[in-house]
Amino acid sequence: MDSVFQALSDPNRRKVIRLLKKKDMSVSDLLKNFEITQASLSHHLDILKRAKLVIAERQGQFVIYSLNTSVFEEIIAWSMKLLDRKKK
Amino acid sequence: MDSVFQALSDPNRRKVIRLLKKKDMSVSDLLKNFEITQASLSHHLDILKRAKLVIAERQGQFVIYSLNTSVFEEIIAWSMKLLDRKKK
DNA sequence: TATTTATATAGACAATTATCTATATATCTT
DNA sequence: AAGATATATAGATAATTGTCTATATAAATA
Repeated sequence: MDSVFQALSDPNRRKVIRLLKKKDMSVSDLLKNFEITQASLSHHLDILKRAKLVIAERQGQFVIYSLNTSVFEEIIAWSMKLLDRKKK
Repeated sequence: MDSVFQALSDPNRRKVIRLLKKKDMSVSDLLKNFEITQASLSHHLDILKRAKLVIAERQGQFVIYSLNTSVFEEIIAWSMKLLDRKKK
C-alpha cells in the first residue's frame, strides 16, 4: 500500500492512469500526451509497475501498458476501513 | 483530489490518519507516537488539513484533530471509476 | 499580568525525487 | 546482417519536500 500511495502522488503518473483507463497503450502512444522525455515517462511507468498499478506486456516491438484493477480494489478497501471507524 | 494523493504519499501522514481513525487527538497526543519534532508534525497536519483529510478544532488550549471521512468517500469514488472502465 | 503549556509559522538545510542526456537492449524491416 | 524504431537503464542535475531550530501566537494558570 505504501508504494501505491507513493506512486499516486505524482500528477504525471495519475495522468498515465487516466489515459490507461480509456485504453491500453504503448509507451510511445502515452508519450504523445506528455511534455517529458521518453526516459522520464519510462521511469514513471516503472514506479507504477512496481506499485502494481499497471501491467506491462510486450507485444513485438511495443510494450503495452494496462491498468491492474485489483490494486484499486485495495485502495477502496483501505478507504472503507477508515469510513467504518468501529472496525480495526 | 490532487492534494489528497499528494498528502497521502508520506508515511508519517498516513500514520496520523491511522491514529485518528482510532480516536480524535490533540497535536501533543499525536506527537507521542512520532520521533519528529512538533514543528514537523504541525507541518504534516497542515498538509492533511489543506487536503481536507482531517479537520482541526480548537478546544481551549488544545487543537483536536479528527478525520474528515467525506474525502475518503471521494477516494472510493475515484477508484471505482477506474474499476468500471466503460463509464467516463 | 507574568509564566507556562499548546500549537503554528518562518527560514535554513538535507533528503528525496523528477527530470534530463546518453546509451544499452530488444524487435522489426530491408 | 545493418539500420531503424521502441523501450529501458545509468548517471547527473534540478526541483520538491521533509526535517530542524528558533520564534510567534493563543489559551490557561498562578
